[in-house]
Amino acid sequence: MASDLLGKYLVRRLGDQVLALPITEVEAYDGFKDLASHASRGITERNAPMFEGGGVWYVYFVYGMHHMLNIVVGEKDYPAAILIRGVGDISGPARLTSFLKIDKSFNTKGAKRQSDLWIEDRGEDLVPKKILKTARIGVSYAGPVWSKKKYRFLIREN
DNA sequence: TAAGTGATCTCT
DNA sequence: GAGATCACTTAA
Repeated sequence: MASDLLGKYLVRRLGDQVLALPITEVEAYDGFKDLASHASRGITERNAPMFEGGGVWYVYFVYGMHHMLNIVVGEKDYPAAILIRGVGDISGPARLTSFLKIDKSFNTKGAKRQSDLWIEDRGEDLVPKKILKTARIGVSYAGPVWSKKKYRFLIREN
């Protein structure tokens, strides 16, 4: 479940520093039928990481300037990933990758400490979190059905 | 609201 | 190889 990521921490090691920021916003891209997903037309060189099974990063470059960070989920050969759109006070998937210096060097890498970018469940959220569900952002190309699926999840209002 | 920017995808 | 598109951001 994509919303399970909300409240977990995205941890980034940058040299001596380790930054841990709570995940506040995500979007799910699920399977071949999801017309908003890069994998809806099958495997390509770019989306191949989505087919590798859970636990690896899928990082790609769009609009000539922005990197997007996804964590691959699901079984091998079934394309599914969760786009991390917000952490801490940073909102927007490209701002997040810019701030944490995440680029394609993480693509296909395991989300483990050794890769200097991973996810931790710190179980600190004692307060029940309010999860909002909305349609995904920037996917109007996906047609009337899939562009409206409520696959975007976020904590806290505003 | 539109420009910026370049990788990638889908045809020829 | 060419043309279109794009899971966005910023400045106006």
